[in-house]
Amino acid sequence: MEKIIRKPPRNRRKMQSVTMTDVAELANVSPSTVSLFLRKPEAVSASASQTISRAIDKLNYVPNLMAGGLAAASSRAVSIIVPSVRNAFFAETVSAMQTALKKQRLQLILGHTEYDEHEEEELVRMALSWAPAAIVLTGLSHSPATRRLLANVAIPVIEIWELGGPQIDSAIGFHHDQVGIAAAEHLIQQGRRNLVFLGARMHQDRRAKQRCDGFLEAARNGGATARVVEHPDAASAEIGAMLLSDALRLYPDADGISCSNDHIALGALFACDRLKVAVPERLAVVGFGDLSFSAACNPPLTTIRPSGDLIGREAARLIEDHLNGEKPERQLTIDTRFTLQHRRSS
Amino acid sequence: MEKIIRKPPRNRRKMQSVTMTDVAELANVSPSTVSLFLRKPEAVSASASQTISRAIDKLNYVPNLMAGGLAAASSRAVSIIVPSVRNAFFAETVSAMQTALKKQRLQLILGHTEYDEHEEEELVRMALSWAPAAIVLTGLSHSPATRRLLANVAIPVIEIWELGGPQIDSAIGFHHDQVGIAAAEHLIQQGRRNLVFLGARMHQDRRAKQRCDGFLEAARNGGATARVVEHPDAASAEIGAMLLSDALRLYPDADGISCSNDHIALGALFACDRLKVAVPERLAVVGFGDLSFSAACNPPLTTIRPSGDLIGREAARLIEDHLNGEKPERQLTIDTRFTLQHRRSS
DNA sequence: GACAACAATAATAGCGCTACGATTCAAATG
DNA sequence: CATTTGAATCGTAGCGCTATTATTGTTGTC
Repeated sequence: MEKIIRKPPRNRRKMQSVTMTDVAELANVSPSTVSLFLRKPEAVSASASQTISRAIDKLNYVPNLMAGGLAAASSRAVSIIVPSVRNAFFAETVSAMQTALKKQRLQLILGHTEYDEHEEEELVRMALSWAPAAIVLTGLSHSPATRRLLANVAIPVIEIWELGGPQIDSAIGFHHDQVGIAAAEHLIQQGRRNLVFLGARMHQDRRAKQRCDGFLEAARNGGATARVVEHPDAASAEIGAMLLSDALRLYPDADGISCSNDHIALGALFACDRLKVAVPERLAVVGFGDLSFSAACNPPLTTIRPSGDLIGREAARLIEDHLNGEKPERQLTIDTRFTLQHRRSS
Repeated sequence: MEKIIRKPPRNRRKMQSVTMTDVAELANVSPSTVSLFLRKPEAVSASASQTISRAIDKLNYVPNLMAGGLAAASSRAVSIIVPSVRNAFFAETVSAMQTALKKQRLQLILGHTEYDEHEEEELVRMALSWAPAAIVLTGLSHSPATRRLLANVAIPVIEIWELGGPQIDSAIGFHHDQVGIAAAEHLIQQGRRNLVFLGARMHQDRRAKQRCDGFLEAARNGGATARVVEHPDAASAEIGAMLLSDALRLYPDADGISCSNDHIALGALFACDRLKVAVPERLAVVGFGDLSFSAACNPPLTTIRPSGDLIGREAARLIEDHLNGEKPERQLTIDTRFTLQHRRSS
């Protein structure tokens, strides 16, 4: 009952050597003013601004975003979860988003699922523990637990690179079945009637599957035959070459090939070269992605170009708008479309 | 003076609906125990563990990492700054790091500089404001301000993808000049004497420049002639094709080509195909990177394979060790080496 | 010249969590 | 049986910042 004896203060590890208080002292203002200056410079008088600014420079002050985020109940982080950054498509989107978000002083927290829904769920949980300003997921397919986690968050949830299914909140992307349809229609228009789709990892890559399905249906609707040759591993030129050989062996009358992406298409072109199959005379080849090499191939590859960077920019814009309080309707859907690049391979 | 009238409490926006205290209440323990359970489960009794675990599940509790980080004076974030994630090399490292760090429940905060030192400086500043557990930079070349920012931080600073210069703290990578040397020696060994290096963006990409310089020196030391043909833009197959045509026009006697990376080499191979230049008979081609298509080319590309994923894994291991208190000597240097993949293009 | 209106600044009370020391309680020891 | 030990748990005091209200000073108005 008489523990009035003040124990010596514990020594807690300090995180920072120089805090906002230090800046305030040097600038002869209150910490509040420094905080205000940092958040809304226009609300602070010119003279105060100058002294504070000088003090910050002199002390080399770096604000602690965790303290700030904790106090403000939201952070300057945006979480983005993609299947893999090794994939050029997602790398492009991540890169574009990063560039756009940089202007808002928002940081990207990256996670990759490797096409595993359970992994995604864990990543979403980790992401939420940062109280991010927004969370970006790839695709519309998520585990029930993931949906539950995201059902009632107050921040924008943006699903990218896929449209055409039930969305959690906003979605930015395009319809992959339409990509398949566009490829099929193009080949038919080029006079091809025996079409084959070369696919990789379609049991995991839902979007590749959608492109394939759209292709098959459109081909058949257009009066062409349509077959699929696939491989369980991830897309690569090597697998593309294998698939093309298989396709020509199984369907010697094939005259039009659509590939689940440009890596496959590149391998197919190499295989055609080796097998002395004339492209496009004997076989037309269409890819997807318009990757860096696609225009430089022999022959240059006809391909469908998605707008990976536009997806990233639009996502960033949505987040920015939300941050500025312009709360747009939820369940927003933005179709970024795609374009067919007609080159010599078809 | 008589402001003893307590004003009604302000209503601050709460960040979370369910906090650690809620979990503690439901589990009938103190918040401290919940915290302990989350950080060191083995220090909590089995029965308590179970009730807490159940309460967490029931409430769908997500810890607030910002509060945790603030209190613990360090966060579960690792900041990685690369020139670009669009670049397959860095994407590979980022991906490998992410996979390794995931096991430690560490999150990657990504930044890209687009080869701009000033941008890097800003990114480092932003990174530091997250009080990350470690910070990873690309290369050894940084602005003085960046060095100053990082000079006295208590966390590991890891520079990746380059060795051979003054390092801030630890460095993981390889010597790019040795890559150039290996390419030159290989071509000479194959009987080539008139060598050309095809380079892109070498005014910005220091490491490409180092490879080029190593190549030139080794070639000349080996009694070969060595020339450079370069382009200011970023590497791509298209530019590779242009550079090859230029090289053959300028140096018709060239019999060995080394490319600053496999994109360039791919374009070079395409150009050779179009120009009916026999590879390797008339012209040997060596790349750098061993990208996904390199083994599938016509002919398969001889290339030097850096270990991008090993760099990422080693960086993660360093960070992990530091987190576990095993403070290794600073200024650690890890040479991850590279390997020459001899294929048919040389 | 009294008062309102406004701009600029300051004081205060947390945000949710962790580190640290303190406390409790059971088992082990002399 | 008093004491020691150790494991398990708890209480407290911030971490560095922001949102909100409160306070000050400075104009403008009738």
